[in-house]
Amino acid sequence: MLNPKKSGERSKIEDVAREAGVSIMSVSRAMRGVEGLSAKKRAEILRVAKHIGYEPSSVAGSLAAANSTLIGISVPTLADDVFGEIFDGMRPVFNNAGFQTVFDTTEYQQKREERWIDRMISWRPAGIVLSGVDHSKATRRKLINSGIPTLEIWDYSDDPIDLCVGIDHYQVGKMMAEHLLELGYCNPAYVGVEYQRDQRADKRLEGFQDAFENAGFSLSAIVRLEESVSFDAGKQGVIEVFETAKTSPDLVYFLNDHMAVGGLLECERRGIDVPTDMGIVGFNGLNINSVLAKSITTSITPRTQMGSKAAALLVARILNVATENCVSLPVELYPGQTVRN
Amino acid sequence: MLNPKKSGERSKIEDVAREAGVSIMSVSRAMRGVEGLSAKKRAEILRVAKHIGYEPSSVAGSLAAANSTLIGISVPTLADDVFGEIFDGMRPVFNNAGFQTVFDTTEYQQKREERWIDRMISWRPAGIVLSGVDHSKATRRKLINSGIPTLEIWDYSDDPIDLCVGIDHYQVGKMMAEHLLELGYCNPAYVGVEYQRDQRADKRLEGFQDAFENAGFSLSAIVRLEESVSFDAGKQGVIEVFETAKTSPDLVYFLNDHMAVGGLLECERRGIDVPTDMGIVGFNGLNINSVLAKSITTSITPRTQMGSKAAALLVARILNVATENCVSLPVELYPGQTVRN
DNA sequence: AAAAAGAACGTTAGCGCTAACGTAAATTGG
DNA sequence: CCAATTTACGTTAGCGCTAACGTTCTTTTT
Repeated sequence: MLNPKKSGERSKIEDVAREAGVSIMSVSRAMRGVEGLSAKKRAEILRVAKHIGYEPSSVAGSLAAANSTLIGISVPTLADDVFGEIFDGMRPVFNNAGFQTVFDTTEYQQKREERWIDRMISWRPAGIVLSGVDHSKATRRKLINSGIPTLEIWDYSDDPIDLCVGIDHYQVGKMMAEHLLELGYCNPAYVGVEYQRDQRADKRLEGFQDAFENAGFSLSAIVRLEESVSFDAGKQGVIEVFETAKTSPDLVYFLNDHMAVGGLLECERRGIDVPTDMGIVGFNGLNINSVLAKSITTSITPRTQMGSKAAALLVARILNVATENCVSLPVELYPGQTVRN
Repeated sequence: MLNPKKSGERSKIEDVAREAGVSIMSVSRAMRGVEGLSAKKRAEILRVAKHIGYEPSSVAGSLAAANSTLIGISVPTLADDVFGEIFDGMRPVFNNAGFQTVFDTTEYQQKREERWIDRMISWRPAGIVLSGVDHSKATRRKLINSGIPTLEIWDYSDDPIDLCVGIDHYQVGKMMAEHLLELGYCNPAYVGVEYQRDQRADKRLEGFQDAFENAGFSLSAIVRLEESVSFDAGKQGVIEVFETAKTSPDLVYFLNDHMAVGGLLECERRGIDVPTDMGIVGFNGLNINSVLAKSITTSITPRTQMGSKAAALLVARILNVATENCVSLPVELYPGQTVRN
């Protein structure tokens, strides 16, 4: 490629205009593909632009046009498959609409999320995606004030900041509990993480607990682990359940499938028969279920679908197309083979 | 919060200056925390800025200062844990240095990566992170020409675009093969994905194959699946191995641990004893190994460490601190329990 | 054929900020 | 105590682009 500028200097719209013998406005129109230009001139300009290696500056463009193609996305973690799959659902929708994604993880820390939102707002993005619906008053106000379309995902609320696509975690926990009650379980334990670390998990536990209490039962143990939410945490959870449970539980409800798999394998290692001696229940409906000797009883969350639905809603909102504000997606109860029936 | 502007209008530096009775330059200095301002005035300006809800525009700032705090990151997928963990390693380093990450997945498609790079360059980011070291001539030239510090990660090359932190996948495959040869294996099969879809996997297979061929053996089957790289793909792979292998293999080398787990469980389901009748070998050293009854024989990749090391290198490069250009990280061979010994 | 309408361009004035260079006030030193 | 610095600001001129409005030239209408 011919590099007409000294190395380091990037060519700009003016260089293309001079080279092509047109005004910079014509180059601008050609590069953006907007109307007001003859096909012949447009082709010639694009040829020249390519020839001298011109790439328009999105920074200057955004400033001048007071818009941007950035979408900010904040998720707690990429350590489980959940947000990766939601992202996979969103990506093609945003891409086809010409948006780019600015991304960060908050590690379940509200302070981090708030700092991220401040920095994000300073880029005047076209939209913002947050995980969960539990945000501080200050955060809500800041986002509403900014005028930036905002989408809350994964959890569900009737009163979102702006848009919301998610599932009702309380109901998920409650439905699972009711299913288990019908099967005759009456002494469940729970294994999760610290309170308020994963607020969706807290809501599932709440629904789960309410259903059992309505039936006159209470949890024999609630184990809250400190760090991980992965396979070995499930193993650790089972160990702690046996140490702390007041009475021997007939079932363990895990925060997610990863932990449930760890718990299941630990039970088997200990010679505890699942589901005869102990039921195992997870959450998410991960891919691993299709290869396990005994598939985990779980709630299958529509992660990819949630991502694409959510992205479509946000894009519509950005383009000022009227849509619904809140979408609660159905969750499928998967009976599995780790509870008796 | 008092909103002095009509809703929708965002306050700007000028508003703060007027309100605080100072020049816009003083506000600029106060907001950025640079020198040339008395402590008293600085505090007063920040108070006023907060009071009227002013947030500086990064877009305008970037344009004026000809710099940016964006780091573009491109990964093939978030569907396995690998890139999530690498990202977890990079995040705190970039964050502490004041950078934000613009993120996208390429789904292993070069076209997508090239389009992403074009769009990314138009934001004049402070740095760019790519996965793998196999990029087209045009891409390399474009990035070199842009002058943007570029980091290639996960794979290793002596001749990177700019910086490179990764592992030598050919050596990983070769070392594993040599380990297995020592243990007496002589008729391995391989299960992976289509050629050139995952170029790192191709290199591992190449090293693996070379080692076995050097010892006078050849692979009894190479199964290339079409889509997934997850648990059920491993199961599917084992099924195809038994259908297509010329001679019954004594071992299956999988593209990664996910597939190896799927393969292991499928073997057990079929009553094939691992490792007596069949060896199972994976790649990555995932968390699941700590809960499996038989831990998978694998190569443990330093994913988090790779992320932090890589990010540190890129930040140093952006700040014009001299560093090494290429880092090849060691990979630990994990003996596991799914090969005989 | 003249007037009206439209298409194809060009010109002007910023978008909201910061680098660079001013100028005035405060500090220093001999 | 006054010149020589240093510190604390303010002023000016853009960064690279686009919205909005001109101007010219072509097409359509009556």
